[in-house]
Amino acid sequence: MNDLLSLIKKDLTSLIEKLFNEDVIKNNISNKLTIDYNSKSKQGDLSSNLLFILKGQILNKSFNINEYVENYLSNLEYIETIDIHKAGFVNIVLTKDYISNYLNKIYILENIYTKTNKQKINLEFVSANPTGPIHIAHLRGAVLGDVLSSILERIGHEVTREYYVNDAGSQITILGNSLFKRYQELCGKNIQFLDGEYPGNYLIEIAEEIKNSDNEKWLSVKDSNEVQSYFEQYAVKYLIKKIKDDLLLLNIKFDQFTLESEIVKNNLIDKVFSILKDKNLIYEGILEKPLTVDTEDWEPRKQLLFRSTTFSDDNDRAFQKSNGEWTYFANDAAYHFDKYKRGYDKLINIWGADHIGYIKRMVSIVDVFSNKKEYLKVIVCQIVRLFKDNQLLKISKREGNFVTLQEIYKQVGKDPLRYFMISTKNETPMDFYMDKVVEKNKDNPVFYCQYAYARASSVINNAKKLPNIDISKISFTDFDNLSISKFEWEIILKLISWPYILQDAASTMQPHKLTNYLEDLCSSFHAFWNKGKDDSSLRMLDENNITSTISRIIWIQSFRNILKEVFTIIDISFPENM
RNA sequence: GCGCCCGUAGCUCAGUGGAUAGAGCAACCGCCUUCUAAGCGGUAGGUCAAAUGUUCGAAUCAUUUCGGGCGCGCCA
Repeated sequence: MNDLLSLIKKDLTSLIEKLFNEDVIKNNISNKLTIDYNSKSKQGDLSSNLLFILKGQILNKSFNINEYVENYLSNLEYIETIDIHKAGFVNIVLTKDYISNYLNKIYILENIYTKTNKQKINLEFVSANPTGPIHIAHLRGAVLGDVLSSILERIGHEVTREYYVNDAGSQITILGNSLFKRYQELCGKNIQFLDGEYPGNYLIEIAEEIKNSDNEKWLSVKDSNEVQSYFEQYAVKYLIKKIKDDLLLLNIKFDQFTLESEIVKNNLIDKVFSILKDKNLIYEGILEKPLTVDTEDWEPRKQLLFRSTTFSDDNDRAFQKSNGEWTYFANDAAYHFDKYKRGYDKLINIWGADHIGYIKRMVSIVDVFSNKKEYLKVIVCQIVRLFKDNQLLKISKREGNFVTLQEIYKQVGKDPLRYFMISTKNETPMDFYMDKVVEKNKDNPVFYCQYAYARASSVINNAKKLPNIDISKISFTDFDNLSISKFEWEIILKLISWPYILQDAASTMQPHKLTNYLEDLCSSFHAFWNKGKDDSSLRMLDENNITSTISRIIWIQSFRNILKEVFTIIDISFPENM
C-alpha cells in the first residue's frame, strides 16, 4: 500500500486498539477497517468505514463514540477537517501541506513506491504449441502476461517471463509428417491431408526452404525415423523463430524458453512420480468413460492415476498411459517441478479459457511437491471475438483459419492492440472491433489518453516561451497551495493515488485497473483544460499571475510523469505532439 | 449431467460488503478571436437476470432457478 493510506490506516488502527484496551469496545475489529480514496462522494479526500464497524461493538451504550472519534482525528496533524456522515462514514479532508508533500514525490519522481518484500516470480504465458503461427487466441494472454510482469517489476519484484515449448508428443509427430507431405508435394508428388494434420499454408514456406537447400534428397532416405526427426526438428525450430518474431511486433520478449523435450530428457518425471508414490497419491486404476466419448471408441484400461479427487477435482487424472508413456499432464507436472526447483517464490501461469478444466489438477500437484498452498496461481483469460465492419470474424478450428497476430498487427498497430487487450477484465469475454480501435477520437481511449499527454506537453512547451518564467529553475519550493483551484486539487489527489492503483493492480493481478485509472485521470485533465475557456483565471498559463502559473506547471509536470509511468508499463507510445 | 466463468443503461464495459450503481458510444441540446474542438458541458436512459437468505448495510456473500460462454480421454 501507498505510504499515505498505510500511514493513516496505522493511526486509525491504533485508535481501535486504544478503544479495545480501555474496554470501550468488545473486540479488536481493526481487521475490518477500510480506508480509501474518496471517488464516490465529493465529501472529502478519503473515507473510512470506522464508525460502521465500531457501532455494534460499544459496551457502554451512553458512550459518545462520534465525539470521541472526532476529537481523536482532529488532533492528527495531516487532517484538515473531518465530517462524520450520518450513515457512518468518516470523511477526511487532508491538509494542503500534506497532499503537496506527496505531490512533490511525483514531481521529482522519487520514492513514489513503497518498498515491497522482493519476490522472485516466474510468469509463464503464451506457451502456444510450435505447430503454427501466433494468432488471435494467444494474443490476449500474451499482452496480459507481459503487462502483468511489468506491473510486478515496477513494485519491486523480480520477474522471469517464461515460455514453455511443447516440442514433444504426438502433435509434433503430426507436424513433422505434415511438413514432409508439403515437401513431397513440392517434389511433384500427390499428397492428401488427413483429419487432424496441419494443412496450413505456412508449412509450404518451410518445405520450400528445405527443398531449396536439399533438393529431393529426403525422398530417397530409407530410414524413416531419420526423415521424421529431421522434419520435426526443422519445423519446430522454424516455428519457434516465427513465434518470437511475431511477438516482437508487440515488443513482447521472454527471458526463458523451456523445452518439453529437455524436461523429458532430464528424467524429472521420475522424481515427481516418486514424490507422489511416497505420499500415496498415485495408484493403478481404471477411469470411467467420459461423457464426451462415444461408447464404441471407449475401452477401459488399467493405468497409473493421480488422486486428483483428494483435492476436490471431479476425477482422478491419468499420469501414465496404458502403453507405458507418460501423459502430457505428467510432463507438465515435471515442468512445474523444474520451475519450483529453480527457487521461485511464486509461479503464475496465464491460460486460455479452454484450459479451465486443467487448473485443479495442476494446482493440486504443485501444492503436493512444493508443500505450499497456492504456490501456483493460474490466471484464465476469456476468449476474444474479432469484429471487422461490425461483422464477427468466424473461426473454424478444423480448418485452422485463425486470424494471425501478424494480420491484426498490420491493420491495427502495436498501441491499440496492447491497450485493448488489457483494458477488459481477464475473466470477461472480449469483443475487439478492428475498425474502432484505430479511430482518432474520444471513442478510442488510446488516443484520448495520448492526446491528454500531448496537450500537457504542449502546455509545458508554451511555458518555456514565457518571458518572465524560467521553467528550468522551478522547484517544488515554489509550489503555492493557495493558488490551486478546488478542481485541480481533485486531479492532484488522483495523481497521488497512483501508487495505490498500481499496488492494487499487482495484488489482484488485474492490469485493466491501469487503463481505468488512466481514462479517469485524463478525463479530469481534458475537463480542466476546457474550464480555462469559460474562466480565464483557470487557464494553465497566465503571464499576469506567475504564482499560479508556476504551481500549475508543477502539477502538470507531475501529471505527465504519471502518464509516462502508466504508458511505459503498458508499453505504448506517448507522443508529445499529435 | 458435472466443473469454472459471465449476466449491470439501446451497445461495449467498470464497480465485487458501504453513501443517490458509474464511464464511453449511440440519442437530444449547447461550447471554438485566446494553452491542440482528436476536446468539454448538459439532458435523457437502470427491477444490477430472478427468488430467498446472511447483517447496521448486498449489484457484490450463500442457496436455488433461468440464460450465455468455455471445458469435461490415455489428445496437447
